[in-house]
Amino acid sequence: MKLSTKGRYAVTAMLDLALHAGKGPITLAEVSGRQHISLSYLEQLFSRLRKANLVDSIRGPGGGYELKRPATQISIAEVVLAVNEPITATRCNGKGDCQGGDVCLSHQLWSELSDQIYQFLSGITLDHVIQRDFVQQVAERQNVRFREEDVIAFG
Amino acid sequence: MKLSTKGRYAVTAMLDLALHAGKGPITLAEVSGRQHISLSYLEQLFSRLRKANLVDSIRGPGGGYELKRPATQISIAEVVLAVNEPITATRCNGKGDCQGGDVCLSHQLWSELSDQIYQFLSGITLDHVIQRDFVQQVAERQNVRFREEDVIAFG
DNA sequence: GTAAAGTTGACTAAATTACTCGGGTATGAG
DNA sequence: CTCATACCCGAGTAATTTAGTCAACTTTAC
Repeated sequence: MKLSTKGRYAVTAMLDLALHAGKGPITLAEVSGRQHISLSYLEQLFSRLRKANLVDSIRGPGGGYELKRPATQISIAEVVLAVNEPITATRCNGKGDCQGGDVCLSHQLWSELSDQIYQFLSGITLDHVIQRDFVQQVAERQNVRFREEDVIAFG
Repeated sequence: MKLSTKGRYAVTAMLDLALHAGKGPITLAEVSGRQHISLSYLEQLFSRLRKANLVDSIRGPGGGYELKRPATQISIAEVVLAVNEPITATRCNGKGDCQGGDVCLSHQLWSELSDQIYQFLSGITLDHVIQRDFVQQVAERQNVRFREEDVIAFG
């Protein structure tokens, strides 16, 4: 699972669509104006989002984009995956030059951890985010004891 | 929260230290050999990890690095944060050129989501990962209903 | 003293990100 | 019909990050 500003742009744009759903197609020009993302860059991102079946495009005047599925059925994980090339998990990827045991173990461990992150982001939908009670929902699901000391500046 | 190959390298290296804890300092040369990460790159990463108080360094012959705290008390989030510059959350970061409401809302939503991801990774320690029952633990914590369809190729 | 290790900083190649430009193509409004 | 509006697409590119090299230096065990 890769998380960078690119994924953030994509999620932000999808949230914009979700926030303005039901009012007909949204043009990228509108999204660009509202979210301060360059139009051409949005075009690239939406090309991926369309190929991933996350949005429908309507061409011509009055056209634009809209969510292909309800916001309740699009996860953050899907959006991030759509725009990011996956991280290649290992260097010795199936080449079998992984002697020594330790190496492959570390790779395996990372892979399992990566699975968990993916599962986590799969459980959060665009709707969860715009409803914003997702904070409580996720906290409940996790039974997380919130440790203040852990919360330092991060992006 | 930023997740990239850089974070993966750092976590992998820390897992290597955790796996070989209790046998005295580990040299970066060993880690480099086992995990196939260049020595010089490891030096850069460990410079950050040391400044973040995640590892202790022992100089001179017989020296190396070891975890500053037990693996049960170092979270994945800490390791990732130590080596990554945080994603700047907004473009209009406090500059107040965020008129229109929608803009700031999207930024706010992303910020809250980012919080959740951070919280999630704060709940997973190096020890969880090397014990590998973290998969079950996390699943229990989340009460996640595992949807097969969601699990497609990712990195 | 000397060799083993960490420490630091400057430098660089490759990859990714973020963006521009210049054309297309479909289509609804007039 | 036609034309403006919007998506579509590919080439190119500057900035940034990633990943790594290199060289000099410090500390310390032997």
